[in-house]
Amino acid sequence: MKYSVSKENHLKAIFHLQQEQGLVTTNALAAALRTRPASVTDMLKKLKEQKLLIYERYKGFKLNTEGRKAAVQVIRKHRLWEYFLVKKLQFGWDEVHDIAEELEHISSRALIDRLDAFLGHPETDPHGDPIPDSQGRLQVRRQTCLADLPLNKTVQVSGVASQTPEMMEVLQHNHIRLGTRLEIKKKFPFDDSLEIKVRNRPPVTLSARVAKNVLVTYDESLTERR
Amino acid sequence: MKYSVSKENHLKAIFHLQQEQGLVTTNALAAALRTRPASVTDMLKKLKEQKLLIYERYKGFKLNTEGRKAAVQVIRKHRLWEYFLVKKLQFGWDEVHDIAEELEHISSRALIDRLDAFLGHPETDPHGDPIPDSQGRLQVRRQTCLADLPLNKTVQVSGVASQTPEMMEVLQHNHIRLGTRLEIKKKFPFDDSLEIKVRNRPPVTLSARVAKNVLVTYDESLTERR
DNA sequence: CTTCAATTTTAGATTTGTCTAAAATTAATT
DNA sequence: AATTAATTTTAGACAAATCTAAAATTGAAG
Repeated sequence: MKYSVSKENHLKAIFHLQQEQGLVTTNALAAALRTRPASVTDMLKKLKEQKLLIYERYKGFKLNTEGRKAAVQVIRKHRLWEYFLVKKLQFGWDEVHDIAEELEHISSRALIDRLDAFLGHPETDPHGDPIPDSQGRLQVRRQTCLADLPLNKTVQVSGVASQTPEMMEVLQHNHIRLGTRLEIKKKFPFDDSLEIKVRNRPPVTLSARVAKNVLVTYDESLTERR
Repeated sequence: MKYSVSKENHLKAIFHLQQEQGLVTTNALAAALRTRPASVTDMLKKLKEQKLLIYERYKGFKLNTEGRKAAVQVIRKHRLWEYFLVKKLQFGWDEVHDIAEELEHISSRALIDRLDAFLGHPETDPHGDPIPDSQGRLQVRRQTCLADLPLNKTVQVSGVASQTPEMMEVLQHNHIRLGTRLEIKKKFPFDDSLEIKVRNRPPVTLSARVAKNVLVTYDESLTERR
């Protein structure tokens, strides 16, 4: 099944929103897509017609199985293209989002499967977000922000929530990149800042603001792999 | 300047048509784009408004400098993507057109320049058509069809005009591929068929129909390069 | 349990790209 | 040169995706 660019964007945004909240609201989706609530309502009607979501007037909405499948395919494409842009075309971590936003709507299934193979079936995109496999299975990983973590637990940086250039600057400066392993050595309740330790580096302090935006994974594979 | 997908398709098609004929006609463009003459007229008005072509009612039209620039950029993208698909993703020569047709509308300039570098600044696409450089310069090559060639002139296969699967089958079978060097050994006026010779192979006969569709280059670089 | 504010939906308009059917223009033929 | 045929353009309609402004619904607070 092929959907318009706008529909794919709606599906993707709904998918992301319903990860956090269960039901998604019209206003929230309008904000995420930088469009108007009225436009969202229009689109919801069409998506409901096409049986891609569960929606009751005034109540909120969420994707059904079909809609989730479609959304995950778009996300798969987005993340594979991001990986390609960074690993093959040498783009910076922070430059690729807008381009991938366009590439994710290229429809060919054969293209994306071959791209996946060409890239060596990567598991996560350059921001550390998991890439759904060709069956649409999306790996679930225990992901929290650095701020919510106990002391002395080794974790791996897997993403950055709000990627402003200013934010990226801080991370760059402290040698924190995707995949960096680190642990929290001390918490300062005064301002909720943290002292963290990266292997082979002196400890550094991060503000609560920064810690909230750094996402980390701490699943078992960490002790196993690499 | 950024143009809609439909506008880019019109510009590209006009460019190709005006290579052959000087002025392009409404019907010809409608046929090339598989749309209706009335729709073409509508679009021509918009493209004229935007100062991309020279157009007088009922008379015909062609691109001006600005329009040509825009068209060449689309062609550059199309051919670079085709090269990528064949050389990196292992697609067949004949499978890539439709996918490139979508990819050519991705807008990022940085993307296409990096892709070009990643591919090693290729000079021709997998069909043998020259790829415009980043300045939009399009290499002019003396290209004719096999049918119009004198005897005993060594030429290089550079493209296929009408790429039907049936046509490709004939070429495959006779070991004629892009870059293949060959010469005409004999012409049969009875049916305009040709006997040709590829190095290290027995001579084969091609019908006039096939010969008309095989494009070859015969510039000096042939004796020089490789 | 009303009333008011926020949210959501409807109604109606706009833009872009397309279409069909009819009219205008050009070209071709007798 | 006049009539017919082909080409091209206009006129008017439609679908998709958006918007604004107004109406409907919900839910929160007195």
